[in-house]
Amino acid sequence: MKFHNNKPIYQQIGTVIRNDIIKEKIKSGDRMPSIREMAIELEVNPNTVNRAYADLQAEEIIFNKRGIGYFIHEKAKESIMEEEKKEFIEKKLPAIFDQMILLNINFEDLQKYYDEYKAKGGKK
Amino acid sequence: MKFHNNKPIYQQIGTVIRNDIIKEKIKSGDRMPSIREMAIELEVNPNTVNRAYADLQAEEIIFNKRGIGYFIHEKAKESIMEEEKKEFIEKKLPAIFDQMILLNINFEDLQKYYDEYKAKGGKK
Amino acid sequence: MKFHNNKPIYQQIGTVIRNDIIKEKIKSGDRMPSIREMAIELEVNPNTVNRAYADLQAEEIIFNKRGIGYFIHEKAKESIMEEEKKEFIEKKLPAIFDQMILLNINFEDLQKYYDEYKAKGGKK
Amino acid sequence: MKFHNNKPIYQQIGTVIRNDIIKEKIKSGDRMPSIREMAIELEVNPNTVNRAYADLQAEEIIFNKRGIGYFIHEKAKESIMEEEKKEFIEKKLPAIFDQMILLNINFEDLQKYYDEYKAKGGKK
DNA sequence: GTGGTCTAGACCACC
DNA sequence: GTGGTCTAGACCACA
Repeated sequence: MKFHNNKPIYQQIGTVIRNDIIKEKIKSGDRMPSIREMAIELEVNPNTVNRAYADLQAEEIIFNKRGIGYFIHEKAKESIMEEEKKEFIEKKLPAIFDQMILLNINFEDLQKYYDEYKAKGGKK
Repeated sequence: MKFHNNKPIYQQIGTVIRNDIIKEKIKSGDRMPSIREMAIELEVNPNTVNRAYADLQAEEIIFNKRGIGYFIHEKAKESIMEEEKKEFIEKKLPAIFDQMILLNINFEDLQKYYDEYKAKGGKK
Repeated sequence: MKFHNNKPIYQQIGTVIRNDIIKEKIKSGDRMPSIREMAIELEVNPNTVNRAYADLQAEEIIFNKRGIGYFIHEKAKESIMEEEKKEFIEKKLPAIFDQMILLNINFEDLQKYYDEYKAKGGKK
Repeated sequence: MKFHNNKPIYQQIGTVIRNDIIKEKIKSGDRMPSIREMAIELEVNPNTVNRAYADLQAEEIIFNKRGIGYFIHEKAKESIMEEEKKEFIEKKLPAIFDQMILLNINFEDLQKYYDEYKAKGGKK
């Protein structure tokens, strides 16, 4: 897997996993690949996967059964979506709107870009 | 001046200057404060300001007259706005739209948040 | 390593590396010595090497893998040669020819100097 | 007058004067503009012109009559040409030839570029 | 281990 | 006065 270089890899891994949960590629109760498996698959240092898992555990998205592995929490999807929605509305959107003002972009323009986006296929 | 901790100071300085140019607080042809003056004002090491200025010079936003100081380029405002607009439309917006889909937020919701944002005063 | 005094050290380091790439002493995909290793080898401050590497990265000659080190880009050699050839033909040669006219040196003279150069061994 | 930023202005002034002498725009015995006049004409600090003149004086290209001004030396043109020719042949040409080898440019190519240069007008 | 940032302080060339 | 470079040393995040 290719990672970009402007964010820590362990965060990028976390994001991928969170997105997979939202998209229901992986679901509550599923067992995560072991740290080593994941490390090999992603061509990444196991420490890095470890850190990604640790963070997800701290967010109560996954949990660890000693000697067995990591599993997806009940309600993982719901709590991720709630968390990210909050972040999105309270942090990202205001920043976007601030920049729109600075760049002289109004809401009609935004609508136009949204239409273009949908036309082009939207979800990649 | 207070800087937040998740971005390098020299980048934050660059951003402030770029925004000041967009807002026309400083204009084409103006002389920038000298590196040392700026360093004192921002309570920062001169090297840090130096790096911020060097980056802006590489972006052709400011230029240097030997032994005299840094000056704002002709067209600085235009080129900054063009650059940032491009970044905004090609990078940030698609990411936002992607996330909207993921989080099940539709355009009507976006409109609603925008109205709230405007009501609250918009520009901080 | 000895540096001359009329150019910044970090630029001289960059030039040495670029030439090593052209001469294929180092090749695409190779890992560069770490900043600290290089600093010790060149008897120079790590910050200086850092700056040299940063510039090469900006030119897309080397790139960074987080926590691992710097590596030579694919196409590094090609892009360097293209770039330098352009510089040579569009900037240096015309300056040389201008000066030849000023100094009353014609092309036959140039040929003579070239022959002498080859006779003396050419490449140092 | 516009100066480029990669060489000290006082050196650029010196070069212009030397070239004017070679081109016989100014000749042996002529009086140079006073430092102040020159500074105003070039939109430059008088100190800068002063330094340029000082260097030319050290090279025995101009000399100073106290209270009267600076004058072009006898033999100024000859000595400049001799000096620059030496520099050109011993320093610049070998560097050019070195780079040609590195960039895989042979003498036939050089000939071709020279022909193109002459075709395009040569002396600017 | 890796690189990135920042500080403090020095020295220098230039205007 | 201006900026540019370099050093020494520190601290941090990341793999």
